[in-house]
Amino acid sequence: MSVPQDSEKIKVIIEAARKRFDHYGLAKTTMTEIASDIGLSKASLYYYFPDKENLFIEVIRQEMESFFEAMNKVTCQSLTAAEKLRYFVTLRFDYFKLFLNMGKLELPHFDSVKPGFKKLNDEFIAREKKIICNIIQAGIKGKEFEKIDAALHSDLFVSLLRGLRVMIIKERDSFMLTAEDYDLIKNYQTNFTSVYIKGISKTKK
Amino acid sequence: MSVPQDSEKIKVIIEAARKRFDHYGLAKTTMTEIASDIGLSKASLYYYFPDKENLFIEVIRQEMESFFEAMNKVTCQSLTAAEKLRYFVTLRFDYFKLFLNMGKLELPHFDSVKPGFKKLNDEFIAREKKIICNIIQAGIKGKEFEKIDAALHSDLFVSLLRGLRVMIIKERDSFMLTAEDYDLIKNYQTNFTSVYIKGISKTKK
DNA sequence: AATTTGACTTTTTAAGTCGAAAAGTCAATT
DNA sequence: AATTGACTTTTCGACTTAAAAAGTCAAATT
Repeated sequence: MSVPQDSEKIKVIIEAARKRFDHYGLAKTTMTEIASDIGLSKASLYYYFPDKENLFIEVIRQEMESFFEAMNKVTCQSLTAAEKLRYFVTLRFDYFKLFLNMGKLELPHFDSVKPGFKKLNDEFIAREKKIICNIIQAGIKGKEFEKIDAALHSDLFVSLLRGLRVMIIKERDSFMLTAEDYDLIKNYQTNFTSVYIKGISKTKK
Repeated sequence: MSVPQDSEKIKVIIEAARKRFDHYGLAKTTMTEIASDIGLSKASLYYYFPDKENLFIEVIRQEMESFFEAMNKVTCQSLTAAEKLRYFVTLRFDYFKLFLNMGKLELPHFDSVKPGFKKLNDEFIAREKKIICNIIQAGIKGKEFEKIDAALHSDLFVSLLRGLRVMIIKERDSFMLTAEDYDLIKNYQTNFTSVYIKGISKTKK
């Protein structure tokens, strides 16, 4: 039948796929490999997923959901807007380090190949912006930030954050990041966030 | 002889090459076309330039020099550090709009092909950072900015500025920018600069 | 009925070939 | 010194091909 019931098996497949995609990337992972990792035949995979692209998308989507779930918990807490912004950046960094596939979408021209990936990436960006926008709006309301255009600044903030990462990756000619690279990105992102927060904060007195 | 004297002719060649490269790009411009544009044979071009790559590099180098010359004039003027930063961003924007070849280096994976281009781009970035670093240092000395790490913040500022442009270009699927795109980039860059300046400025009282 | 699979077809891609066009060279000429 | 026609070499897109991977499905298994 076209609608499989065994949701437990789906989780197993996604987890196996995630490991392969993490390690070898989309192109260098075959459906046969994923299948045999969990003692299934390739044909069985196609019983649960329409194609390889959708399996990959599902892997990323789960990584995304996991991130936004953690982020939403934070937004509910009673923190200052500045603290929430900082938390967002730190959490985002940690998740990108952990979930490599999610980060791949960010690379230039990766998402332009398949429309499904672009859509997913756009969705991710939109959700990021929404969260940032809410934090900024709360910051304005709470007299913490200046009366700025929250929509514009959330766009700007997210674009800067993403661009910063891309620029640093571009500087390394290799596409694989070392521990030092991660430290550098973290350091830059943290400094950037501090400057940005101060830049939109109300000046005392 | 291996060292041509006619520096006037070299200028003519570079100008002809610049027009072709501006309009058609590196790949779609042939040496024969450049030569015939100025009534020369292709072989003559090779009398003045060792190869196509070096001619292209020379075109960009001239655009670069033109930009840094204009920029240096500004740094000598008696302006606040904040004004100089703003001026830098505006001038940079104008030059990138005018000198398209210079901007091409910035595109991801353009410089990775030929080592000569990467070298040129790295040099450009280094000079940008030097200028920004000097401005920030002056700003600190003049009690205008906080006592921040000038080297770190010049790296950060330039990376953010470059990343922002790349991110906006990435959003458009086409690689050719419209007038609206330019306005958007300008708007974002201006807002970013304002936030950054405020973010590193001394808080009153 | 839900799930699985071997055997199948179709699509993708890497590798190799080929020819035209462009890059690049050089001896002879002005 | 500067220029060029005639030349060789290199590059690159188009095409071919074969292997591998994607994707399908009727039949078998649970």
